[in-house]
Amino acid sequence: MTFASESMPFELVARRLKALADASRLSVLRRLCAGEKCVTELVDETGLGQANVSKHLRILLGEGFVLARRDRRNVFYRLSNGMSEEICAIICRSIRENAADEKRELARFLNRKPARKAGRET
Amino acid sequence: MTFASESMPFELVARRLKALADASRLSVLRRLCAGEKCVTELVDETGLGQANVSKHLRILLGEGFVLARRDRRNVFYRLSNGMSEEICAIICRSIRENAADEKRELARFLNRKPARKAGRET
DNA sequence: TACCTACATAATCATATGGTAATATACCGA
DNA sequence: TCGGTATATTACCATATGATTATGTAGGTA
Repeated sequence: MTFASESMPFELVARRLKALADASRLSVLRRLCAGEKCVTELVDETGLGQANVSKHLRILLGEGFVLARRDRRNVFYRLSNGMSEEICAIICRSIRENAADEKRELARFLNRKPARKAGRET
Repeated sequence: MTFASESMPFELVARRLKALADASRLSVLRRLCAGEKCVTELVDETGLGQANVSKHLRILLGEGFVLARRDRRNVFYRLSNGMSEEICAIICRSIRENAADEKRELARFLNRKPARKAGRET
């Protein structure tokens, strides 16, 4: 029942994943982990342009990663749930594991006797 | 420690997420849930072009979602771990929840007395 | 060797995406 | 109402991405 399925088109899942798959948006989400923030704060903290931040927030809002509320002149955004954090945690873990794997491979390579003819060296 | 962080650049996380954020690649991964498959099988089952499938597989391989092994003329691909399934499960759940929310909203809207002046209707 | 199968790669094209500058809009205080 | 602040939207551009066709290449077989 994981992945997309009959009643859950791949397009829909892909669209939601795409909304998360951008460095700028991850950066925004990261700041929101610290709690609710208005657009100007996010602009200052991320260093991204204001129009840019607004556009990213709209995408995140549209895909349900954040919620917004207006307070006087400001619009405050916050994480709608733990979804984005959960996913990023999985990704980060997998990246670390891969790095560990490669490190092990390298160590194994370096530890073995020098090949009789230097092997490949690309 | 979730999300990207000092030692885990957003670009890296985004890149891995992007590899997952495509309907065709999700479709391929879905077939691989049933077990190892060679390229031709994936082409037949997904209906995608052969060159297309090869390219998608390379991306998935590069980001660690699948592993490959050669057997005679065929190259068999398989899921490298549960990562993609885990992530998709989270996304699917969130989509279902959102749908449920919207259904509830609609019901609430339909159940209340008709507004005195028809409200807005965009 | 010649040929076939399975897969990968390159070249190309149309479209999608992200960034920015300019502009519009909403809200608010003087 | 005027002006300023906060945010959203538009128009535009450069680049990235996905699909396809054609071609390359490795492996197997007659």
